[in-house]
Amino acid sequence: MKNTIRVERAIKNITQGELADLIGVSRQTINTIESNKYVPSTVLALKIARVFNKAVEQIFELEEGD
Amino acid sequence: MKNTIRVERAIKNITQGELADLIGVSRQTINTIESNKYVPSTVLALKIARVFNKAVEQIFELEEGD
DNA sequence: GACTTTTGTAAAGTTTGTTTTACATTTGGT
DNA sequence: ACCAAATGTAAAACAAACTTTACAAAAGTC
Repeated sequence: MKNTIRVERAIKNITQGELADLIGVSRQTINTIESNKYVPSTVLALKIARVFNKAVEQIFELEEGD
Repeated sequence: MKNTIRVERAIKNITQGELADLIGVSRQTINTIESNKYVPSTVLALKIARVFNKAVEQIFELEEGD
C-alpha cells in the first residue's frame, strides 16, 4: 500500500511531529507509515484523512500484492 | 470505531466466510472486525470498502475515544 | 424436530503495528 | 561554515492484528 502523506503534509506545511501530535501518535509512527514500513490501523488512516480533509482512498491506495 | 459490515453483507447477501474469501482473510478476522473486537488494518479496510463499492468512511466511522 | 448453514467464541501462536529512546543525517536559514 | 529544525534509522519492549483449530449456539430449511 502506498500513501501521499508527505505530499499532504507539504500542502498543509506541517512537520511529521506536528501531524503526530494532531492525531495523537508518536513522530516515529508517522515517519514509518510515510516510509511504507508499516500499514497503519484504520483508526489512524481515518484520523490522518480527517486532518487533511480528504477521503481515506485519496491518501491510501492499494497496490499489487496487497 | 464502529462499522457497518454486517449491513453491507446483508445488502449484498454474502456470508462472513464469503467476504473473508473475497478479501483473502480468515472468517474469524471478519467476524471479530464485525464484532468490534479489533480494528482492521488500512489494507483490509480498503479491500472491504472496495467489495461493497463504498468509501472507507461510509463503512468505518470513528467514535469518541478513538 | 432433525439437518445444514451461518455465526459466536475462545485459546494458542505468529506476525505486525506502535512507543520510547537515542543518535545520525539532512535541510534551511543566516 | 554554523546553527537549528526536520527527517531517517535502529533496537528493545509492548500492544494489537491475524491465523488456525475447534466447538458451541443460532438460524434457516425440509
